[in-house]
Amino acid sequence: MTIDAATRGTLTRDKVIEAAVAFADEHGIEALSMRRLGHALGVEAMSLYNHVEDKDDLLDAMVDRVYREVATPAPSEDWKESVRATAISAKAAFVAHPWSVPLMTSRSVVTDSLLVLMDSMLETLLDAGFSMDTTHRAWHVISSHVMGYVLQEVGTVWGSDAQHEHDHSKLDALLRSGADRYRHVLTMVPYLMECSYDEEFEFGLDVILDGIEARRDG
Amino acid sequence: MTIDAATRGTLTRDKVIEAAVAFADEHGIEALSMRRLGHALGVEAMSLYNHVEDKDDLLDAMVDRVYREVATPAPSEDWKESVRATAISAKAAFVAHPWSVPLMTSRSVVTDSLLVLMDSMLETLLDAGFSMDTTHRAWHVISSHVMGYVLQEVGTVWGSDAQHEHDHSKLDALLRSGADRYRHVLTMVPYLMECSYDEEFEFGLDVILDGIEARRDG
DNA sequence: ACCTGAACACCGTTCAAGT
DNA sequence: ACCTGAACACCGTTCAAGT
Repeated sequence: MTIDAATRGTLTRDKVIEAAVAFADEHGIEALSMRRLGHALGVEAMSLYNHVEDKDDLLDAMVDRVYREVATPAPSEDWKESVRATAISAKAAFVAHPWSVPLMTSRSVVTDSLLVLMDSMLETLLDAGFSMDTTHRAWHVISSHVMGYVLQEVGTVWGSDAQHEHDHSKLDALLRSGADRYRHVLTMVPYLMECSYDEEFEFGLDVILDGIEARRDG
Repeated sequence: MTIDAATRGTLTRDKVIEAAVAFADEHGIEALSMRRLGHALGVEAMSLYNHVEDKDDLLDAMVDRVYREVATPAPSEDWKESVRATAISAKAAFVAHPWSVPLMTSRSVVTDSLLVLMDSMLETLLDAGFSMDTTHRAWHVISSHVMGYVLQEVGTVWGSDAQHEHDHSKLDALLRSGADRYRHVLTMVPYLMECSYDEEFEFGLDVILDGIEARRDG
């Protein structure tokens, strides 16, 4: 413990947030308590309050950290390629921290790094000559697509995560019990199980981007 | 208390779930504890365990209740109209219970009424002659759109909910503090604030449905 | 300035006891 | 069969006390 304290040096806000992200990645967000995070840092829970206001503040900072992982593209002639790359990068960041989207959705936080990200995409669209109205629509429909897809990838039994062993067998039982009412779901199960989320995500993204382009108005 | 007990009659699973949904609608999901729900029902918290397995079971049942509010359309010639109506009905149900989507997303539950809903949409698409592959893609892209839009409508500061008073002022301060970095967000604020989510939702939905139709393959 | 220990008001849940 | 009260192992957070 004292050894930890020696090697760890002084605690900082950044170290606390970094440790919280790592902890949630490893043990899941529901396991993250102030006491356990303190323990992981070799410190009493109450020390954390010197660096974060409260748990909400910590969670907000974690979300901010994830948004910051999204790569914003260098200025480019090709708006579609820029937006596409940003969306793909965002999906990757969110999937890498599966707790992030549920966290973003259960608390309406607008953080610095979200605004930076937003600003970049809005700039791309406005510079491409889209009206403010269309730019606004595009922002909503694209972020919906990203969030929605991440949720399906990380938050459903079909999602490839092997950790859903238990839910899987419950689903199997349910499917068999009501076989007739779920006839079409049953025939689709193979497709649902071996879904390539990246591929399907990009399919939908292209549909949306093409649709926006086609509706490019004044 | 005894009067309550008299008028209430015997507790049932349905009554517990119904009360939990009402409680979450009124006080928010984070306020819902077994003790408080018991109190609302005029009963000790421990009595609830006679009707639900544990809190997870209760939450799953609440999600199931929300899915059941989604209207599945009567069989129709027009697949696009059917899917469109289902998506719009789903969004309405989820927005009516703003806690539902965060709940769906933080726990990978497949319940009876989700399967019924899924089955209806898959049937519509398959009957319209879409391949299983396209049907599968369509399911994912449409459910993403619904979930993602609900999240933006109920879970962001821009969302019209007046309850975000405090977050609003925090956002204002943030926006002003970094004015130059968020230049494009700032110019778009009027659009973000007076967003008609229903309208925009249907815009995106139509883009997606048209895109699926255009990619109708074998 | 940072960390701690004890304390407070909460949780979900178990279990033996009541009717 | 259903409900209860006391108890257990947890929470987030406050506050006075230490260095």
